[in-house]
Amino acid sequence: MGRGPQSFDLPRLFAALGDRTRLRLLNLMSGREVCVCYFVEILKQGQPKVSRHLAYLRRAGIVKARREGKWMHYRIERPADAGAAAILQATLESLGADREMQADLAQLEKACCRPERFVTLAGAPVPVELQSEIA
Amino acid sequence: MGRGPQSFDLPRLFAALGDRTRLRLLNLMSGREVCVCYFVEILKQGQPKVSRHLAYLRRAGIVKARREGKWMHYRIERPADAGAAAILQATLESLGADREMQADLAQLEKACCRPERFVTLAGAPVPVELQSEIA
DNA sequence: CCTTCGCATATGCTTAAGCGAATATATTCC
DNA sequence: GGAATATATTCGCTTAAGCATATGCGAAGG
Repeated sequence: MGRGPQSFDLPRLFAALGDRTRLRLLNLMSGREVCVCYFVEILKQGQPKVSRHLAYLRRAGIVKARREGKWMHYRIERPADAGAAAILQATLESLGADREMQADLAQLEKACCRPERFVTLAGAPVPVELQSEIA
Repeated sequence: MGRGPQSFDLPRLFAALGDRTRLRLLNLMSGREVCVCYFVEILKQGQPKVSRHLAYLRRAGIVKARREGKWMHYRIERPADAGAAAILQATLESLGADREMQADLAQLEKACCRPERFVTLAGAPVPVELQSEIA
C-alpha cells in the first residue's frame, strides 16, 4: 500500500515551495545560475538563513549547486517527473505577478551591472543566463 | 514593503498542498462534488481528521463547502488568481500518476455504484460530476 | 602553514502542524 | 422536544519548521 514506487514525492515539493524566502530564491534563479552572495545581498537576510533554505531546495531536488573556487552557484533543476516539472514551471511563472519578486529581480539587475555599488559583491562572479532552462 | 496588495498568497497555497491527506481529498474532488462521508470511507481515516484537513483547504481558498440537509458537500474552487489556478491545475493533473490516488478514485467508483456495500454510506448522497470544473 | 573568505551546518529556542480523543453544533426523525 | 446522525471544533500532546547565534570546513592568498 502507500504511494507507488515511481511516483514523485509531491508533499515534499510543496513543502519546499511553501516558504516565501524559498520562493524568492527560486525567482532569482529563474533562468540564471546565481552565486550565494547575491542572494544574501538582495534578500537582505542572514547568510545562514539563506544557506539553510538553499539546502532545503537542494534536498527537495529542485535546485542544484556547483562549486567554483570559493563560490557556490545555484540553479534550478527541472525535476525528472513531468508533473512536478509542470508544477514548478507554473509556480515560477506566477511569481512574476508578485511585487516583491519583481523588485528582487530589479535588484539583481542592478547588482549585476554595477557590482561595485555593493560592498559585499566586490569580485563576486556575475550571474549567468541559462540556455535551455525553465522560463 | 512586502507583497503587492493584489498578489495571491502562494506560500499559503503550497502549505495547503503540502500534505498527502489533503492531496488525496483534492484528488477525489477533482471534477466532482463529494460528500464528507465518502472521504471518511475511502481514506479510512478518522472523521475529525478528514474534517480538519477539509477546513484547511477551505481556509486556503481552494475548496468550497455546500450544506444539503445533514450532509456537507465539498468541491474544488478555482482560485481567482490565474497563477494559483494554473498551479492547482498542474497539481491535480499530476496526481493521476500516483498509485494511491488511482486506488482512491477506483474506490470512489465502487462506492458510488454500490453504496449498499459500505455500511457507513447507507443513504448518503452520491457524488455528482461538475460541468465546467477543473480537470 | 595559517589566515581570510565564502558558505554550510550544529545548537537552542519559539512557534506551528498534525494527531487522537473528547466535545460541540446542526439537522432530521420520531 | 429528545434521540440519532453528520460534521465541525477543541484539547493535550508530539513532532517538525524557522530563526539567530555560534561553529565547522573547503578554497585562496600571503
